[in-house]
Amino acid sequence: MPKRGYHHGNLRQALVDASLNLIEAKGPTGFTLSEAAREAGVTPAAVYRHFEGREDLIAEAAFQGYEIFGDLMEHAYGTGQPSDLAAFEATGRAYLAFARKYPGHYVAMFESGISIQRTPELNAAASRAMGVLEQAAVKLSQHIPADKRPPPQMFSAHIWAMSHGVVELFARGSPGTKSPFPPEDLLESGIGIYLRGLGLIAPDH
Amino acid sequence: MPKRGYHHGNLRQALVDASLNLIEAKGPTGFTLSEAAREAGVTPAAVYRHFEGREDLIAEAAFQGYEIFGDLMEHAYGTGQPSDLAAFEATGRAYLAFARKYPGHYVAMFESGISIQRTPELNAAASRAMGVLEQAAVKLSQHIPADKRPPPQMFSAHIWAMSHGVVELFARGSPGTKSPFPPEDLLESGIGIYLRGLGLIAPDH
DNA sequence: TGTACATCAGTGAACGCGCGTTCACTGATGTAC
DNA sequence: TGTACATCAGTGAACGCGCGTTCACTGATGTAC
Repeated sequence: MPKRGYHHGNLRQALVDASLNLIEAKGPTGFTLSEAAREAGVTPAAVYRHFEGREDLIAEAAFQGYEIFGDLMEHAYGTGQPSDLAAFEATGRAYLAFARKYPGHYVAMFESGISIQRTPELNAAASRAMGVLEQAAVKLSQHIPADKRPPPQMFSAHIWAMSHGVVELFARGSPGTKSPFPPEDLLESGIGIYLRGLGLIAPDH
Repeated sequence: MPKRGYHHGNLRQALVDASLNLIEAKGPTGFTLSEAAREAGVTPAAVYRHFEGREDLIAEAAFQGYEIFGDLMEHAYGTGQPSDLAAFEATGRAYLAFARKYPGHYVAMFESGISIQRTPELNAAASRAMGVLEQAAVKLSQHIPADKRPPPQMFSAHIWAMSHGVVELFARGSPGTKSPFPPEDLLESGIGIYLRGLGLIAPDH
C-alpha cells in the first residue's frame, strides 16, 4: 500500500486489480467501470485519467493476462525439457494451472468478448502465448511418421479445445456441472489418451 | 403469424424466440428483458404476464434448448446403431450440430449463468440430455478390457470437454480465434484420435 | 342470435436505480530560481 | 531554504439513458343464458 490521501499512488494498476476481482467474482457481465472505481476507493471519473473507458480497462486486464500466460507457458515448456513429450505435457498442465490461479485474467482473455485485434500490443501478447503451445505441438508431431501425422495446428487445436473445455465445464464453481474428478486429473488423463491415440505414448504405458 | 392487434396470440413463445435471437446476436450480456419485449412488438410490462422476470425468461430459453438437445442426442444415438462405436460418434456429431444450429439455445444453456438446479423441470431436461452421452460412453467403454478401462464418467467428460472447447473456440464468429479447419472436422478427428488412444479404433484405421 | 358479464392479455405512465461519461474545479506534488 | 508556479491526479455535481418492475387501466375474447 503506497501513498494515502488525495493522490492514490498507483491507481492504474489498482483499477486493473479491482476489475479482475470483480470479473472473477461475477463474470464479465457483472463488471462495471463504476464498481471497479468504487473498489479502488476512487470516483468513477478518476478512471478516465488512466483509461479511455470501460472497454479499455478490460483490454488492459486481458493484456496483462496474456503476458502472465505467455511467461508461464514458456517457463513450463523450458522446464519440461529434455523430451519433447514431457515439454508438451508441461504446457498442458500450465494452461490449466493458469486458468485456476488467474481466473479473472482467464475470463477477461477468453470470455469478455474483447477482440484480440484491438491493439497490436494485445495481439502480440496473445500470439506469443498461443505460439508456445503451437511450437510444442510442432516439435512433438515430428515424432510421428510423416504419412500418418496430422497437421500440427490441428493437433494443438485439439489440445487447446480440450483444455478450454475442462476449464469451462469442470474447473469453475459454475452450474451444477461438478465432475467427480479433479480438473487436473481430467485434463492430464484426457491428453494422455489423446497422445496415445497419436502413437506418441506406448499403448501399454 | 397468428392473430394481430391487441392480443398477440402467442406472446410467450415470441418472447422466448426474441430472447434467443438477441442472445445469439449479442451474447448473454447483450440480452435485456426490455429489448426482447421490443423485438416481440410489445411493452416491457407485458412480459410479466408470462414470466416472473428476466431470469425466468432465460431459464425458459435454456429449458427449451435442453429439450431440443435431448431429442437430437437420443435420435443420433438411435440412428447410430448398430455398433456402439458408430452410435457414440453420432452423438459427438450431434453435439456440435446442435451448437451450430441453435447457438442462442447453446449460450442460454451453457454461458448464461443459469443454474441447472433452478427448477426440477430444467434439471430433468438437462439430465436427460447429458445422460445420452454418458450412456453412450458406458456402452462403448465395455469394449475395453476391464483392467485398462477408465471410468465411463471420465470418458464422457473428456468428450464433452473437447466438444465444448471446439464450440467455444472455433465454432463462433468470436475473437480472432479462427482455425484453418472446419469445426466439424476438428471435432471428428479429435474424437477419432482419442478413441484410438483408448484402443477402440484400430491404430491403422 | 343477442346481450351481459367475467376473464384475460395487453397498454402506458411512472418509479427509482446505477450506469458511463463530461466538466469545471481543487488539492497535492514536483521543479526552477 | 524558501517561494512561485506548472503540472498532475483526483473530486463532486450533473447529464441523459435504458433498465427492471409496479400499477391502475382498458381493449379483446370467451361464455352463460
